Amino acid sequence: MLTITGTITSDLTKMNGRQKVTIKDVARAAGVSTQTVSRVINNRPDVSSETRKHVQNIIENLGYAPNVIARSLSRGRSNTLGVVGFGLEYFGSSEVLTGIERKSSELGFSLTLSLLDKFESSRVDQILNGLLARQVDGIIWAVPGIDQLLEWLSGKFENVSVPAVFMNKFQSGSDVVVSMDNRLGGVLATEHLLDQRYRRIGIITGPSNWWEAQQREAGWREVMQEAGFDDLEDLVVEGDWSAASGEIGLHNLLARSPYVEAVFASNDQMALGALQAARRIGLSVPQDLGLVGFDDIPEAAYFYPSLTTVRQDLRTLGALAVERMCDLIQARQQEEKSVPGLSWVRPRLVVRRSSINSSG
Amino acid sequence: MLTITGTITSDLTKMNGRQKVTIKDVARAAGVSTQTVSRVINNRPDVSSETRKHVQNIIENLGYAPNVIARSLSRGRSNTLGVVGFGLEYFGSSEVLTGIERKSSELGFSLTLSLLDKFESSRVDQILNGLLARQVDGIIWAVPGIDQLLEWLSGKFENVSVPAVFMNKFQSGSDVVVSMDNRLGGVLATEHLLDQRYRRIGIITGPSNWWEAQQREAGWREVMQEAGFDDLEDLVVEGDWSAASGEIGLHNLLARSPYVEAVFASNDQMALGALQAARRIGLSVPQDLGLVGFDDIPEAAYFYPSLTTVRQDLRTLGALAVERMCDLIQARQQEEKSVPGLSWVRPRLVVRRSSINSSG
DNA sequence: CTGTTAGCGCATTCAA
DNA sequence: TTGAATGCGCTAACAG
Repeated sequence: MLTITGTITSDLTKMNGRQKVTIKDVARAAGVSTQTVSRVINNRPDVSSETRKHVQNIIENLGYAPNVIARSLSRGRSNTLGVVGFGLEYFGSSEVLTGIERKSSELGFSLTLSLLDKFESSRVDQILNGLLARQVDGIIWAVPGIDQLLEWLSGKFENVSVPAVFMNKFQSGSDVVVSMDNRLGGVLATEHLLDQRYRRIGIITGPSNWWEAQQREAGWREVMQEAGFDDLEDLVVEGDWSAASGEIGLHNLLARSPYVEAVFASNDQMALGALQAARRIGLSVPQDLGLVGFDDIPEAAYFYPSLTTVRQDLRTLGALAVERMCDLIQARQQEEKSVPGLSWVRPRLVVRRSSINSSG
Repeated sequence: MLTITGTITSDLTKMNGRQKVTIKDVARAAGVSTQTVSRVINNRPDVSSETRKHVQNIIENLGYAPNVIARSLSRGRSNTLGVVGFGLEYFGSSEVLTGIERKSSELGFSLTLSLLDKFESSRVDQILNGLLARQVDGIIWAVPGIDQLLEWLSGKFENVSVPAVFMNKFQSGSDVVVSMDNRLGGVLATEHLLDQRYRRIGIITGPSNWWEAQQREAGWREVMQEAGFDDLEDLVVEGDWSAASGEIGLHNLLARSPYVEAVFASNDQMALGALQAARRIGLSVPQDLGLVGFDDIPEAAYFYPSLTTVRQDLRTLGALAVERMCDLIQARQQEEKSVPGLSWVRPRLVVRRSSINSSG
């Protein structure tokens, strides 16, 4: 063993620190073929345990690590997932990405991250082509479902030769989609407000071209109609997810429907803006106005009053996307295994003070 | 040309949709050597414009795209940067990552993202080895400067054969570090409060083992000492960045120093918690208590009252890290070009209502 | 200007 | 159980 160590040291010295140790170096040092080394690093059974141990020692001493690039080339599989994200400044996007990374790492996949900053068709092409050129094994589309984008989207993926998992959009064709059940969230929020004996419940929606906003609004509509409210149009105002728009939103809502008793804001930032507006006007929450948000950002519990909101477990959603992706990749290898087209994750209501109607 | 199109179609048909078009296919279809194709796709000058156009046509028609994996292998350069991130749920981390992605994409680098979820030495090894195995051209360490981590860190990077850029830690040895000037931020916040004629200014710091927290506190100390405050210890409480800890923090601070006139909270969430606590106690901000935060999260302008805070342009910081990385990579190729060891980005104060002392 | 030869580091045939 | 030959897709170095 000591002689081997000697050999190693000199080998290392030759490396000059620049070149990396390759399978050949290991083979030479171990006095076996590269093939045998390959078998050892891939944990193949057909190596004598003696040889295996010997090679493993050499590997350790030389500090050898397989070159994943080379392996990818010869195996035709990169073990890398492409992730297209958007707007990490939104709490939700970050959470999804965190969930994706955790699960990928757990499953042995690397992540190549691209961020879509503007909704330009050419930028989408650029990103997709870049990912494909890098031979990713699959693409997770973790971008909000914006109408404008969705129009092109199926077309964009027609030429994509690897499996794709989409997040948060309606499912069409043979798409594999993983979504938070935003509609259910809207239902939960609205039912809760009704339970609290708020009657005329308005909504500050997100941008109307966002699928997420549409779904949350749909949930609200469903419950309101069931509760016997016919003309809902004066109860709807549109925001842009920002606190500023929530502030304006509440003003507009009150201007149109002075007797609004509660508001479902489609995200927590808009709820915050609405809170601000209510305070300025002299309406106190929850006494004069009930308020429910969506997302449960960390600050929500510290708004004044603390905000009742719909919590989405976006990390789980991200993890689920990776799992579906694995299913797809395996399905493509073996010709079996069918993958569900649509998977939902259910949000849940977190009740705090902003919606507690003590007169109820 | 029509005949060529014919050839192409049949070629495509043979592909069965699974196999990708390679440089060989293009060469064959164009009737040239693979080398010539290689020259065209790499925009080398030594190709006749006639041949070039012809080949480009074939490429377009076949829908050929170079295999980046193969290119990386033969070039010995992957054009990929490894990014180690942490806690994307923090607004700051997401911003940094966004900045890194934008600049990388602009400069033609791909990003391989790894998230450090727990401070385990073995996990760091795992991430670093994974990145190296994938032949990244450099590693950007975008993890907060936590004492516990920093102890190992230099050791971890000893065996890393590619350049590294660190973010937000003190610089040591030959490290290349890119940092937000957190100390300056602390100075700006504290000076502003003094300007507003608040005297006894307390601080709710972040966790004491975070470099960022230490620096912000150092800035505060510096200004306070200059202003003639000697015994500062009763003016310091430690939080954990959460709003909850800010709430507790203010209580503790007031218990120890009842005459505190203003508070510098080391981030906006803790400022929010402090705001909440003040309200509960019956202290109104800014009349009874001045308050300044740090970060300028989007919600800060919508706190009640709106929050004066120190804005960090973290996207610029991320972009700067990528630029330094490029410098390093180039410096390694050509033996010239020295890279600055330490680059600072300066934060700036955003004045809102929480710190306006009308009695001042 | 263009083609030939060789090799990047590894894994998948096959033989032995 | 092990090794030799071959190829993954591309590029570098040379030759013509």
